[in-house]
Amino acid sequence: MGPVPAEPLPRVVRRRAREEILREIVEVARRQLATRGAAALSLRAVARELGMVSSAIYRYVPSRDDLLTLLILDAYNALGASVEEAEARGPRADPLGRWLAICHAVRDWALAHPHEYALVYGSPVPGYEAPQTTVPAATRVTVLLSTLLQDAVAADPALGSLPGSMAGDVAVALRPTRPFVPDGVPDELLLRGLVVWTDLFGAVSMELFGHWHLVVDDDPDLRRAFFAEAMTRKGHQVGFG
Amino acid sequence: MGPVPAEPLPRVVRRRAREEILREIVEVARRQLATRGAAALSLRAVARELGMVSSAIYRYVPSRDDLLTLLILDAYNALGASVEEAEARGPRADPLGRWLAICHAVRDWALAHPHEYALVYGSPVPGYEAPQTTVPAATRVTVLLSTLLQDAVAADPALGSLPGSMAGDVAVALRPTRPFVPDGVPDELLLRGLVVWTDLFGAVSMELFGHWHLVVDDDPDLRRAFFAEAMTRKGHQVGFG
DNA sequence: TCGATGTCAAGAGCAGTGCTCTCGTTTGTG
DNA sequence: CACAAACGAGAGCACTGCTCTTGACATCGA
Repeated sequence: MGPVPAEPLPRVVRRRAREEILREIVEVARRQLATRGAAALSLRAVARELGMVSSAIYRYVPSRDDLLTLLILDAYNALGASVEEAEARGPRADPLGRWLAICHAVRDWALAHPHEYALVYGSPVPGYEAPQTTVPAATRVTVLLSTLLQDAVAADPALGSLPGSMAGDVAVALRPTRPFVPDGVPDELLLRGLVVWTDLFGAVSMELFGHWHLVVDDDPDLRRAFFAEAMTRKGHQVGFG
Repeated sequence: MGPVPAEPLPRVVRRRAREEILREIVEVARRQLATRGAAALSLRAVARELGMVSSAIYRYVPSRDDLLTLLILDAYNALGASVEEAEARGPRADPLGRWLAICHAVRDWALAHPHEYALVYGSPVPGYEAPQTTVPAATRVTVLLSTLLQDAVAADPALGSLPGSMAGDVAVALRPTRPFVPDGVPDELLLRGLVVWTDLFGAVSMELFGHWHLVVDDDPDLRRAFFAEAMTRKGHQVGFG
């Protein structure tokens, strides 16, 4: 994302003012994103709303893309916090319940913040490459699922010794996740977890991006019921409950 | 999408020239979309490449959004044709094989045409409402899956009398699809089909939009193997094979 | 206290965008 | 041939991201 234009020496007062204004900029940008979408986010509009001139924004944000990166970080963290909180509410010894809590938390947050969700899980902005700094925020939900798998193994040792029926290269394919997943989770269970993780976000995306039109009834309660049914089955397929 | 600016009386020669130029416009736009993405699509750039002035474009396309709609139609049809062709290549009496052919055709097309795929299955452009005219093109893959379900029932009557274990409102939720799905397909099988349909596009989207980073190995063969494994399992879960 | 230094907002300006309107010219038809 | 529809060209509006320069101000060191 490139360094902030003029890296200030830590003169305390200036620095505080700087951070304060930067926070305001991100806040206004976040509101504009939430209401009119990412494509309609304009640095000039943000500047106007803050009563400054457009060029002044560039003292705080190097470019529009960098502002979007800040918003992406915000979105990942907001989603992650929301899901973590929902998952922590239920009893720990109920893997299926925790899985469903995660699913509904993701979906509820997405429905409540469609533009933010689209910014993160929709088409990547062209030419945009997410900087490494977003990784920790982006993986919060994944981490939650990882510990859920581990806890499920602890609760039901049979899950810890699942026979792996997959081809050898599939086990290789999911090796990048290994540093983040406890060793007690066998490949077979890890694969199941990754698949339903993909399914979860796939389902939310399909619904949010309008592909349930003429497929699943428009009624919010029915949509929730359909989603719940699908995710419950997926939970069973993993081995929860 | 609104009527074309000046609805021409069917003077034959003019009409042919009109259609010819319109086709050129869409073709150039499609190329620009494929190379630089939807956001970088510019009416002025299209006009430049065609050697006309920007305002002349508006004689053929009412607005940028309408041009995008034409491209969406193109994308749906290209994907649909590609998938139909791949599915028709294998033996009809092999539901699992046909399912996998569909899956890989969708994924292969998406990987080969990422920007077109993103235009259609990524975040919807803000404020954009897909006109009804896109429905037939958009549902080609879905129709394919629908007849696949029917054929699977014909081949294995047990699929035609699956006990429905879902809640009653779930059956109601998927009623909008009923006009397009043969009656021989029971609710339970229809539900399974819809779920894996969602899973399929979810998986492709997650991969294409960069969310397999640090999750599934970057190697193309490994990614294909992972995808194949996941989709094969889903085929079995539906009841194929 | 005074001056140097660094930080900042403001303004002008560039190149680009979608889109509209007008103004001649071309083209095909009755 | 005359007329009207269709068309290309151009100017122009309001907007965008971004850069550069200018002048004001605060902060710090001597």
